[in-house]
Amino acid sequence: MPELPEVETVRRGLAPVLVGQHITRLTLRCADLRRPFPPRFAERVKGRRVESLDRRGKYLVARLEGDLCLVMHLGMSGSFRVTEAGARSGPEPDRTHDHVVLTLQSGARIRFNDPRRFGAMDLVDCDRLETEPPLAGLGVEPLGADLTVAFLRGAFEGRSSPIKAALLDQRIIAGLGNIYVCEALWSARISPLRLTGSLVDGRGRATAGLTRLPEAIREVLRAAIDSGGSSLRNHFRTDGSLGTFQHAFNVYDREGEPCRRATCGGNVRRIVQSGRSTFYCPRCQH
DNA sequence: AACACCCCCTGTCGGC
DNA sequence: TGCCGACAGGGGGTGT
Repeated sequence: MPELPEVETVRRGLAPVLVGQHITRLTLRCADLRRPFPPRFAERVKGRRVESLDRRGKYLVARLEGDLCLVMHLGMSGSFRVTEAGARSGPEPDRTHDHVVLTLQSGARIRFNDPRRFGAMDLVDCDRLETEPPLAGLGVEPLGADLTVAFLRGAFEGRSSPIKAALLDQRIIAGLGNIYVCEALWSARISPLRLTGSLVDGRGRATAGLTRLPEAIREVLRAAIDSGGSSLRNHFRTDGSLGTFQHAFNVYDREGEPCRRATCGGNVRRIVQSGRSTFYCPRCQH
């Protein structure tokens, strides 16, 4: 599910409720998620104040008092639901899949819901955040200053994986997933089958397609964040409402439908690459 | 290095 | 209606 825009939407929803608050209780309602919970998870978190809530790739990082970071991943089906202090209504409780419940000093409650349990929660010393799992080795932030044509040229030159696979590789760029890779490649008019090495010419210069790629990635991510992300099956905003970017897809989940590029006239095709669906327009993506 | 598979787990949807 | 397979936004592991 959640790629960078969805995780960023969640971060923006949680931050006003969470930051500055003391966590008065953490309740676990299942044995584990994708990985076991950290040892003594509840007691290590209890009583600490949340100093900030940041995002790194698809991870949320809550910096807790005492230089302890709570690192969270939504996996495929994870979501957070917030019930404000004293609220009479709010997102419906789900006894089956609300796996972690945080209670704050304000009285607000934050429930982590994850039917498939592909999500994860870890505790890491803040000073080792970038050098220890799960964040160690993550690539550049696509909305930061590091994602440039020169960076991609260096990352791609001499390699020969399809560009689709390279953009999904979190060690190169952190935060892109299946949807936004498809959308960004359409926007940059690059075929997902294109080999990375072929995006750099014989003299080591970026091709026209590669030159378009960083801005294409940024634009699709920014637009998706502005729409509150994409909602395919799951609610993911913290108030239970849906993102709307799925209505703006140009290729994703549009197999057989006309390409949205004016004057193209092609039709969106679905193929499978490394076991996952790729959607693209064979007529205008080269 | 980079494939092609597996797996984790649950829910939903389409076809028969 | 029910059953069954395919598939789903992620990540990690194997073996070739």
